[in-house]
Amino acid sequence: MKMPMTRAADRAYDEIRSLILSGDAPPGSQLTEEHLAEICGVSRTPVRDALRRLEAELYVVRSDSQRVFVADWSLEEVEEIFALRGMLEAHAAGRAARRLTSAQIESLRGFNADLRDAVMRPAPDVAAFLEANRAFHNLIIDAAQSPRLAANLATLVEQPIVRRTARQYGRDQLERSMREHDELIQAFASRDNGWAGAVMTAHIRRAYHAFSEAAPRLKAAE
Amino acid sequence: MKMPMTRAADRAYDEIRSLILSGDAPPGSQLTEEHLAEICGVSRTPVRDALRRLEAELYVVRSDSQRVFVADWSLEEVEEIFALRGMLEAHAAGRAARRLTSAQIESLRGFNADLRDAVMRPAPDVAAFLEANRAFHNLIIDAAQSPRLAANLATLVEQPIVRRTARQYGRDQLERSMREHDELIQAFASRDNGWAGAVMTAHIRRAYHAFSEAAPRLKAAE
DNA sequence: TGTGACGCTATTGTGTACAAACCTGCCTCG
DNA sequence: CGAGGCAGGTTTGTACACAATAGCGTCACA
Repeated sequence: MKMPMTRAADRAYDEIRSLILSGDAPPGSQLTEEHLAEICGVSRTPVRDALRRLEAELYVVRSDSQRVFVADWSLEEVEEIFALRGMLEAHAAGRAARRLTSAQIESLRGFNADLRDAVMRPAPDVAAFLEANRAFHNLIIDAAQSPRLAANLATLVEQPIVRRTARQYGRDQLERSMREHDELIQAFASRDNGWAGAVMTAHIRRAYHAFSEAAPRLKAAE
Repeated sequence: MKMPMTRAADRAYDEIRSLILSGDAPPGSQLTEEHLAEICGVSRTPVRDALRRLEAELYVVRSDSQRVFVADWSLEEVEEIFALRGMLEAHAAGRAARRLTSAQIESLRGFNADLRDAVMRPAPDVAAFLEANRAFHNLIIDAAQSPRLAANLATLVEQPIVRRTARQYGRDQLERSMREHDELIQAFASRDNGWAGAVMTAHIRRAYHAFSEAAPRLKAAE
């Protein structure tokens, strides 16, 4: 039995990405190839590779001349991201409604059960909620069977600031997400692509408003 | 006066990209780093860089293990690309309607004049048409002032197969494009973002149908 | 004291060497 | 005659050395 032996470039990608998502590398901070190479225990070459990918996904930006910084998104940009996500993910939901197998729909039910577990405990487990939510949305994107759509959405789904903000959500918001997922599953089960798309549009839009209410509280807490 | 001195990686990117767009590197053919390095007159390092970018934009795909091939798109994928472009570019047009300066609207008129020149000559100049069309659409995307939207559209706008198919278009199709651009300009001038978005949706959708009629003729000609 | 030039340092860009992985064709053995 | 495996060549992955460039502080001079 041999370990899958990931490439150094992939390990560097995962490592740097989680530095950004966790907030250890705060927005606006500079990332130098050498420093990252040291952290990841590899040479600069695979780090360069990883940074190119992270740049394409807009996790990092390059200054006018080639220095790399962690992306720092304004609230306006987050609004735009939600608008794009709404369009693309509604499209994905419509396609998925025509393509999901019944086994996949069963999986969606499973993810939503996990989500319920995370929400219903005395103190909601936000990390578990986010994980189940991620699995739910990714399965839909996958079922849409459009590599290009998936590539575009990949740059939109994981937003550090939204992730951090989610810890501020009240139980009511989390429960609403859960109910909206239930309705999506109904739309999928009846193969109604128009319904699925509309519910997804509303779901993302509502998520945006939850975010924009919570974000100022987060700012204030800093 | 010193030349801007582009980086080798950028030159390699442009070179490889035009190999793909021109058809010199046909869909499905393998691209090896060493061969490309030779063609571009640089070492493998900047070629790797360029290939990463082209991969992110889906001009090339990587096989299960890391060999690079020119992407070969099915007609279904092209349909999906037009669907995504329609959504995103309509969104861009809506944003642009609220942001275009009058100088920019004047530029759009200029591009459409170029387009008219290209169409109205005895034998329509398709290359000039495509160039003016590209400039027109890019200005709108730029005016939308959304880097993320621009990044997503960048992977959708230049499609080798569509480019080749355009040579099959009749004068009527080219004239319709021109008239639709005129209507877009009207919508922009009146700052009506709903109108602009709707016209753009129709424009892209009509372009898809022009493509899907011409594509079989292209296939037959091979 | 303000400003511009200079040089130092930090950082990225490129070339090259070598290692690892992979594909291919052939050869052996059942 | 087919399957498996074992070279050998091809291609990509990684490290490292050195070159080029941008940012920054300092110092001289007006």
